[in-house]
Amino acid sequence: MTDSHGASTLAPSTFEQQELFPIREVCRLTGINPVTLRAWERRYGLIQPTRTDSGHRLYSLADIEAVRNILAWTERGVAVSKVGSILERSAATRAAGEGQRPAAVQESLDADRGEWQGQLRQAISDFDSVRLEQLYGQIFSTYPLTTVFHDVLLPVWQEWLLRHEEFGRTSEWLFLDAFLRSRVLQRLQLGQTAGAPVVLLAALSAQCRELELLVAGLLLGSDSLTVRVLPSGQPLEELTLVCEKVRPQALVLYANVPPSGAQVRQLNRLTLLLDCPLAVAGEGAALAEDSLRGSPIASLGSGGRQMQQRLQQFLAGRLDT
DNA sequence: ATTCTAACA
DNA sequence: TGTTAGAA
Repeated sequence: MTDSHGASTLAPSTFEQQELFPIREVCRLTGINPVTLRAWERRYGLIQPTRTDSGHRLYSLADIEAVRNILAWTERGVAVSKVGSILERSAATRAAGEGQRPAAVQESLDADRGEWQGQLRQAISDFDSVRLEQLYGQIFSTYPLTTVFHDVLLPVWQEWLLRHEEFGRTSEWLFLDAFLRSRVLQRLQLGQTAGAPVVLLAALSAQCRELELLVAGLLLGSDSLTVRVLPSGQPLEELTLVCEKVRPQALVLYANVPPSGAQVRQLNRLTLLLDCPLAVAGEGAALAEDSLRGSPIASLGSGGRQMQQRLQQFLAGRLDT
């Protein structure tokens, strides 16, 4: 790699900084108790910071990102003891699925997205709905749908979700969440085409935030397909009744987190009662794919493109997983 | 001042 | 499972 000519006077953020932080800094940045952080390391080996000569922990930027990742899962109701294997597998699939892209290209993509995200943060902390609206439109005109949400909008949204407990942040988060929900809902309704086959989408986990479900519905849909999203909180037991009325081509359940064994058994019972095929989608579905193999439940995986593609295969003929 | 272990709730 | 107490 030739060095990108360094006009970097103030922003060395492009290159991986080997900067190391003491535990109190990590805790200040993540809002987690230092003792808890040490407990995670001791009991689950989730992070392994380097030590100084005197034995003090030194955390890298990657370690801090890992902590944020862990928090993202615990926030969704996943037990800390189970996060380790999840992180392992998601890292493995990421490494396998991500064909090597030129580092320079990837870097400039990251920088662009970071720029948009910075402007979004500014608009949010200003409660500037006009600006937010503007940015939303501009982002939509520069990126494809899946990129808009997975790489630009949702990371910012999730970031706020983690800082939810901080003093002034709740109002900001509500502002962003309400804005995005209304916008996605609007787009979802625009995508409803009369006469097109209908797919029902509902949340599998009660912990699932409404926005995630709506976005999944948006990414799942296409011009030849109408996705109807049931409100989060929809009881699984009553889905048979809803399907009898709506008569969808398929029922898709959005799994935010890997389904528990009890949930899988419940889903298997559900397939017997339904008159339409059943599939699961989302990050949790992707992580549980192995355990769903050989069951009547199809996994659509995660990520916009993959989910949409697999759903169409699923509806057309068979999806061998 | 910071870490570790072990007991506690 | 996260927090506290006491020794190093």
